[in-house]
Amino acid sequence: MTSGARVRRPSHGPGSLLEVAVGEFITRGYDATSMEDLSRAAGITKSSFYHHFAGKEALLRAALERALDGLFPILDSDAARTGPPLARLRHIVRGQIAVLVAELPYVTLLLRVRGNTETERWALGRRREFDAHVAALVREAVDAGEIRAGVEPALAARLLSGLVNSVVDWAKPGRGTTTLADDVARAAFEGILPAR
Amino acid sequence: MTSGARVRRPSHGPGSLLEVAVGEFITRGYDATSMEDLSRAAGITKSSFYHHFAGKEALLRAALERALDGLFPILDSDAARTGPPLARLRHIVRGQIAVLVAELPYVTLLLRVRGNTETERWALGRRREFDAHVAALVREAVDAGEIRAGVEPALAARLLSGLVNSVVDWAKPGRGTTTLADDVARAAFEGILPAR
DNA sequence: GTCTATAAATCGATAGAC
DNA sequence: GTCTATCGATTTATAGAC
Repeated sequence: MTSGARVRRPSHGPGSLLEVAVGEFITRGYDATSMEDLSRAAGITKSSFYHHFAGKEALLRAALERALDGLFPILDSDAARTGPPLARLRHIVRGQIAVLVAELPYVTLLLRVRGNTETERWALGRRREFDAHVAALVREAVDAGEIRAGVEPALAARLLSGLVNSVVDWAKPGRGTTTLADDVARAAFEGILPAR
Repeated sequence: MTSGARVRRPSHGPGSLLEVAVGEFITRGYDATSMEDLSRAAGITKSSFYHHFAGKEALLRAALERALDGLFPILDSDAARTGPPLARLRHIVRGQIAVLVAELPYVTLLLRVRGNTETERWALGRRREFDAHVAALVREAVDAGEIRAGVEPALAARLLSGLVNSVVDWAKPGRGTTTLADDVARAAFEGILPAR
């Protein structure tokens, strides 16, 4: 410690501040979190925080971009573009779980966005793109006869997204992701509570 | 119209105001909605709104109570307390979907609560009670050998809640509830996308 | 039961010194 | 890159007339 040392964390880059901010956004909710809250959590003043980010919405945008940049590449992989629709869906679901756990706070924030600001509407639009891609694939699988009769594609797609996304509500970062992805995929395709 | 008539809706009771408020809470988010927003949506002034409700949090509490008063009786019905665990679970899931659709805005609000205020923490606690009851029943079903081998009870319970609750994100009020309850229950127990 | 007016606190954001 | 100080708008809530 040199002279003039202060009670403060090692030193913040923009990435570190974003991490702190997203953590606060998740525990308090985006709207309920003030810039004062954020700067206190980061150990600097409000003004210093504004030196690194243009404002509250800029922080939200950066976080949402990170989540979307994790999710969309899943759709571009070979395993998601070639082969039988059902196998492609299984790969996408597993990929979603992996990204969801790896980028947990960012994806959590993305899934809570409601569309109040332009940034939020943009993120919502991107989410709908992703879901529409999955929904189209579900319809393909049903049309190809890979799915048992009586399954309504639109409903199945919504329930599938709901099931996968609900994992953010209890997932812990850095656990056995592969096992979790397997288990969730099995639950989606064979039932959460399959009878013997 | 008598003399002095104003451009205003028919006349509000507390129930009507709660309905308006919950609608605003859902579209804008609770924290992002101001008392000014609420009174404008109701067609009265802020002061008039305070005449009917002590404040913003009192509105939230009334809404959350309504949601919980719809959900908990599901657990008390005969069909939820007697018979094989798996059949009881099926009945509860169907009941959840029915209440969820019948009380859509109130349940939606309940599922978005994060625990910022005392009211929110109370509602979260009640939610956990409900989920714990379901989780215990899932474990019973697994222990009784009603479920195919390899299903982890704690995970299955979480995924089941996630699947059911995700319905609020796209459900429309006043549709064919029975059919929806059937479809969601089948997806939960036999798979969202069961292979042929 | 509704209104106008306003208090008291907090909000996001900026100016400018060091 | 951090700070103190502050602006202007907005927020929850109340006082008091009609």
